[in-house]
Amino acid sequence: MAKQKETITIYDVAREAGVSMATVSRVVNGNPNVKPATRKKVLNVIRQLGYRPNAVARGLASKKTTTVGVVIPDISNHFYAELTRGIEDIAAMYHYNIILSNSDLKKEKEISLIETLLEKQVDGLLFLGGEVTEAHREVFAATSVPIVLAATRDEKKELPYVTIDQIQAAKEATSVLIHEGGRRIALIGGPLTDSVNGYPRYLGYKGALEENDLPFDDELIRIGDYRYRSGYEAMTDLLKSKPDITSVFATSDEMAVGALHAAQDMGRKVPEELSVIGFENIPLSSQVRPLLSTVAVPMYDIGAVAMRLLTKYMNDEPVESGQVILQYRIELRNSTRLREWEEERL
Amino acid sequence: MAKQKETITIYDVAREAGVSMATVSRVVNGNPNVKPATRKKVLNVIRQLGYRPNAVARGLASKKTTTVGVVIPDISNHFYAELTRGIEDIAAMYHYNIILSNSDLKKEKEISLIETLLEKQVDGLLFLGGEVTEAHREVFAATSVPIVLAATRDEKKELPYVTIDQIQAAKEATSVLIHEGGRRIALIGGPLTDSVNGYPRYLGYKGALEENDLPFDDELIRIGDYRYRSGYEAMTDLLKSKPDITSVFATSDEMAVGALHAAQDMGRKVPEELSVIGFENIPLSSQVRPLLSTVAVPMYDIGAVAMRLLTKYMNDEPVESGQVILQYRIELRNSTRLREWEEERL
DNA sequence: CTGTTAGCGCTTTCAC
DNA sequence: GTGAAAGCGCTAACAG
Repeated sequence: MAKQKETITIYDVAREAGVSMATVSRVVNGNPNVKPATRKKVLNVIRQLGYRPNAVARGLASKKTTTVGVVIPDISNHFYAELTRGIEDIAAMYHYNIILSNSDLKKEKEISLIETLLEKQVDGLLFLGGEVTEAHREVFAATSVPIVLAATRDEKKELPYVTIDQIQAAKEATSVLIHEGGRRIALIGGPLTDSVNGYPRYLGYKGALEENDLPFDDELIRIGDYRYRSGYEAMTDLLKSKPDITSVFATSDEMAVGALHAAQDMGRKVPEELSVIGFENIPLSSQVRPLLSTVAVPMYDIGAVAMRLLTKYMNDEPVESGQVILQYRIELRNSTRLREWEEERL
Repeated sequence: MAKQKETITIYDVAREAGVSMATVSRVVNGNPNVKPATRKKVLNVIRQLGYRPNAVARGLASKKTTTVGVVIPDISNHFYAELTRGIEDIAAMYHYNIILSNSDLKKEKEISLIETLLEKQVDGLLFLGGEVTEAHREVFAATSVPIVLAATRDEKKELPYVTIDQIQAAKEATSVLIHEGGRRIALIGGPLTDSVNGYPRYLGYKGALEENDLPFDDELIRIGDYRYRSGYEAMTDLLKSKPDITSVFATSDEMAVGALHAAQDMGRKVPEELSVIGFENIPLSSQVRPLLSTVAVPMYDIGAVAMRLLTKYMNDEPVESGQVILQYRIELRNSTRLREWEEERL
């Protein structure tokens, strides 16, 4: 079987098998309306000729490409990689392929990627982790291709999404710190302008303090970029200006581990003298000492559920609710002192 | 702009603008042979009608889809995620999209994914991290679509690939351990049946011992699966049966960190009483204490270079060499005692 | 600089 | 159960 310069088409198979193109198309697509004998004959010719159906031609004729577009902030970020793995597994299960594009959370880029994906005639679109602005809304509204958001939400609830209750999760994480006795609880968060992750987690932190009648102190707050280094620096700074803090809620595991190391470098024992809790539950959190307590976000599931939801939309299947909130879990390990946690959810 | 039930085509634009389809096609594709006035007129109609070119139709007509297929072991593995990021960045730069599929290193699955990708008429194919068997060779030989391997190699050198010199890298890593005075050096490696990573790194380890006249001891070898837990367990076991080991070369950072923690849990001080060196240089290696010394593999670059190479093949550009070996770096941090390293490369 | 005309390879009625 | 024929939306000669 040499490099086939001359592509062999459905027509070649039809001729060779002495049937019509329609029949070949039927057997290729598993249509039952074909006499077994005919099917067998055609199948033989297909194998013999090494015929490979052209999905592009099929896509043009059927207006279905069995591929979905995925717009992701950054695939090298474990959180999103895990989400993507969930998406791809379910996609494969339903025989879809995914086209992946990184946006780096740049709005212009997100929009243009979506446009490109739409040009490629994807059957559906998954938009991960980004904020939905008016510009996004416009593009989404102008197409009939189904869209599902994952790890982000649509405040107006016009678009379907799959995510967790971030405010509540952050509130619980903070409560853990309070319930074990912490009274000076610092926050190492993301930018408050980040409406997807930064702001809601901040709100949760603040909410927990209020609920427990603890004073909210602006000076106990530091803003990082979710990366290790920023957590380390924030903690170093915090410990210098506010040496009396008892606990830290870092809104990403990387920042939490950075904070943990900074504390250790400054001679603080974790969790004896200082507690640290993170957010995400990436592998790192259980690959450091002490093991990091954190909010376990079901990353894989968010992706899987979002993709599953998308298949329903693509097949016009009924959908109970387009807004699905998955459960997170408070994973208590060794960077905090509390051993059990059973806050009832709202 | 409502959900466009009736898709608007190049023909509609042509009619509305009072020109031919060919002209519209020309302006859409930036063909210079169009009078500026005409171009402007067409562009206006395009905007006004909200026309979006159908890439599938274009693909069928032009026999180019500007998408490449990527077969990857596991996107949730940082090593491959980083590689993929390199691929996607370069792909975007050349206006290609990527279709991503996880194979979990299952050979059957790899082959079938490749078949699917070929059906989708990708312009090129990237095969990551897997072993190239005869079955692979057959599929590759049967198509005229260019293929580039990344983070793996083709022993027969029939296929182009981008990777590093694994044997040499493993040899150097081991040499670091020897040069700082280690004499009982253990290996926590991958399966020897893994011809892509496991075996070559084992060969490097062995080679370094030989070169330095150190005895090779089978009992100093443990096989893991590259994950943290297996490194931890291997080390625990090692320290029990061979308490006199001076150093460990773990062929993945996760295993190395696992080993490091196991050693610490058993009361060994790293690097004072025991040295550990890893392989890969994933973020984890610089987010643990002590910071892990490791072999820095240019993951992003492997992906980027492979994709760049692929664009050359896709455009029939001349290629100096299809086999490119990128440089790794020995990153000395705090889990080993040596402070400088300047082994000359072969 | 612009239009006409074939296809690209397949699906999909509609007949038979 | 099977075939004929009309597109799907676009590109690519080829004319002019």
